[in-house]
Parts: sequence; C-alpha cells; structure tokens
Amino acid sequence: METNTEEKILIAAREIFSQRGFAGTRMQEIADRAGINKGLLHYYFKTKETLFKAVFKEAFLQISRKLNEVLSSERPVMEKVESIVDEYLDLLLANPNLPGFIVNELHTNTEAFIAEIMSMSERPDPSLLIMQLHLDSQAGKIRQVDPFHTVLNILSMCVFPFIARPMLQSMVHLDDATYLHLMRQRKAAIKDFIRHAIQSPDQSAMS
Amino acid sequence: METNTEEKILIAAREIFSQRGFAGTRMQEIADRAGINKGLLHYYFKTKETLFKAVFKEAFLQISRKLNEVLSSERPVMEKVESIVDEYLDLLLANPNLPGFIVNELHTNTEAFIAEIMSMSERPDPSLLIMQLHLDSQAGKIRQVDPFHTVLNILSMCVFPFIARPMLQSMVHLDDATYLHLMRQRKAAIKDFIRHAIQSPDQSAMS
DNA sequence: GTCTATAGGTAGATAGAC
DNA sequence: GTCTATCTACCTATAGAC
Repeated sequence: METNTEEKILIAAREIFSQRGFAGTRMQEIADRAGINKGLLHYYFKTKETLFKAVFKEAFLQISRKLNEVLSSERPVMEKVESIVDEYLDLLLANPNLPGFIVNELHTNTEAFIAEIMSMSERPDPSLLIMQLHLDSQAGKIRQVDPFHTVLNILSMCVFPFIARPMLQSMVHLDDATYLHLMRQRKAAIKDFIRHAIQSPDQSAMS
Repeated sequence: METNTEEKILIAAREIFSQRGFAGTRMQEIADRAGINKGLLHYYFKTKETLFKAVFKEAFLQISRKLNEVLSSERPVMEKVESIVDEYLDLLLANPNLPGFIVNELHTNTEAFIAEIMSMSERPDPSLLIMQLHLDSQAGKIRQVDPFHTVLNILSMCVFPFIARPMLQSMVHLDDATYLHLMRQRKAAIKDFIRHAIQSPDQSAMS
C-alpha cells in the first residue's frame, strides 16, 4: 500500500499516455490522476518528453522481452509457436492497450524520435523462428510454407484484436466483458488455426 | 491539373491527419502543405474538428464500404474469403496508412467522439460471413472451426502488417521497397494459409 | 518534497484589408 | 477568396514560498 510519489506519477502516466498518446496527453491530467500538482510532475521528470520516454521504454521492453524470450528458445517449431501464442496472449490480456499504444506512437512520431526509442532496447528478432520454419518445411516435417509470412500471420492473429478493439467492438456490438471473454478463447482458436494451416499433408490426413 | 482550394486543403489534411493523428496535427502544417495560410483554412472549414471529421469520415467510409461490399456478397464461403483477401489488400496497398489512422483515432479519442463518428457511416457487418462459416462447418464442407475467430483471423492477417509497419520494419530491417514487395506477396500467402486452416480433412488428404 | 503563482510560448480562431 | 495581423486560451515549464 506504500506507494511513493514517483511511482504514483508513473502509474498515472502509463494510463494517460497509453490511452491518449503523447500529443493528446495533458500534464494536468496526469497530475490529477496521480493526485498531485503539475509542479511536482516537473520536479520528478523534468519535461513531458522525459516522462513519456520512461513510460514508453518500459512498455516497449515488456513487449520485446517477452517476444524475444519465446522467439529465441530452442524448442521444436510447433511447440515454440504454441508457446508464443500462449505467453504472448497472456501478456496482452494483462495489458490490453499496450500494443495499441506502441504502434500508435511509432506511427505518429518522427523517425528521429522512433530511432532514439528503438536504440534504447533490444528489438524482437524473429529470424531464428523463420529459419526453423524454413528447415522443417524443407524436411517435410511441416507443410511447404513461406516462413516470413507464417510468422507474420501468427503475430497478426495474436495482436490485431487488441489494437483494433474499439473498431471490432462497434462492428459486432460487444460489451467489454464479452470481448474479454472472446480474447481468452483466442489462444485455443489461434493454435488450432495455425496447426491446420502448417501441418504436413500426411499428418492432416491422420487427424 | 485544376485543383480548387477546398480540394487542396483536403489533400493536405488527409496526409497530415493520417500521419500525426488529430492531437498531433497543427493547422499551420496543413496550411503549409496546401500552400495557403491558416486564415483560409478556417474560411473553408470553420474549426480543426470540422476538417478532421471530413477527413476521417471519408477514410472510414473507404474501409467500411469495401468491407461490406465483400462481406455481404452471396458467394460460396471460400470464394468469398478469397475475394475479401484480394480486394481488401488492394485497398490497403493503395492506402497503406488508412487502417493505422482509423484504429489510432478510435483508440485515442473519447467514446462520445467515436460514437458520433460511427453514426455517420454504416458499420461493416461480418454476421453473414460468420453464419456461412457456421453452416458450412456444420455441413462438413469445411473443417469444424469457430466462425467468429476465423473471421477475426482473416482480418488480422490482412490488416495488421499495415498497422504495425514501423515496428515490423525495424524488427527485420526492411527498406520501404522490400516491405511493399512483401505486402504484395501477402495475398497469396494469406489465402494459402486460410485454405489449409479451414479445409475439411477429406479435401486436405487429397491435396 | 510539495505547493501556488506565473512566465513564456504556441495553437486555434477571428477581424478586417484587399 | 485570400491575405496579414491579432486575440484568446491553453499548455509546458519555472520561480519561489512553505
């Protein structure tokens, strides 16, 4: 229950920045949410940009660390793919507007700003998984697929529903509870979809 | 070659708003891009919000019209799915940052604002396709799949790569030309992926 | 460390000449 | 219709009291 001021500011800043974006955020709103005044904000974080970078870096690291963790593990390809879906969806369910925040800021801001942010943290690297898919594909262990597009398909199915949530919810008129319920079903749905999409013909005949 | 002032403004506004978002856009920047001054902007569009709504409505209509057009056609399910991928990707390739713009604004702005925008234009309605998938699934014409998640998977694979472009390009270090080249390959890659993911076991044994 | 008050700059919008 | 000049409001950041 002991939350110091700096932590209170960061908590508030995470919420506001991730919801409104950098340009749409007012320092006043962060101060209000944190239960302090504007002056104190600048005492802890000299500028709006400083505070934003702290929040964004943290968010980006959360995503990229998790992604790298699963992408670089040495397991067999289908196991690995399934663990990507499982673990990545866990992260997204716990932080539903993380990907929207990141993608939005990378899209809105200048390239210099992006480059600076990117240099702060290791980028996710899918090349090992792509290589694995390529080899297994050659060896006939999975169906002949384009490895790059396959990885992209997997990421798409996991992340997109969270980014496009407002759009999707208005399309099908789902309340928040129902939407989250569907997201929790997605792990199974995505893994099933992928399995059938990439399994070799012999195996699919057996199923 | 005859472009009147209103059209020049709209062209400039499309570019700036879709790149920087509503909050990040300066009227001055739009005026500069259009080659006119701020005063004239307000002569044609009373407020920044008026101008934004004109631009956003147009963008949203472009997406939803195309989507509805394919979603509501009366063709057999696999044909329909393939035409969604084909036609939707054509639209996205012609307007690469359309989805990022829309998703970003729906995410950043208040619910009241979103509701107002949504009421302006018919929403895309996937229920017919969901129903078709359900029936074909029951009838054994395709594999037993969850129709909702299947539709979501299809949309995800089409749209996500465009929304997450800056993120993806930095992950794999692709220049713009290479990235666009990969996007043009996606039609085939996605259709292949879907086909194998939802085809019934009998058919897959034959392939 | 925390507050109030305010400086300094910028952005949206208007007024008025041409 | 198009321009320049300006008003007004707001927002980041700082100064200074406690």
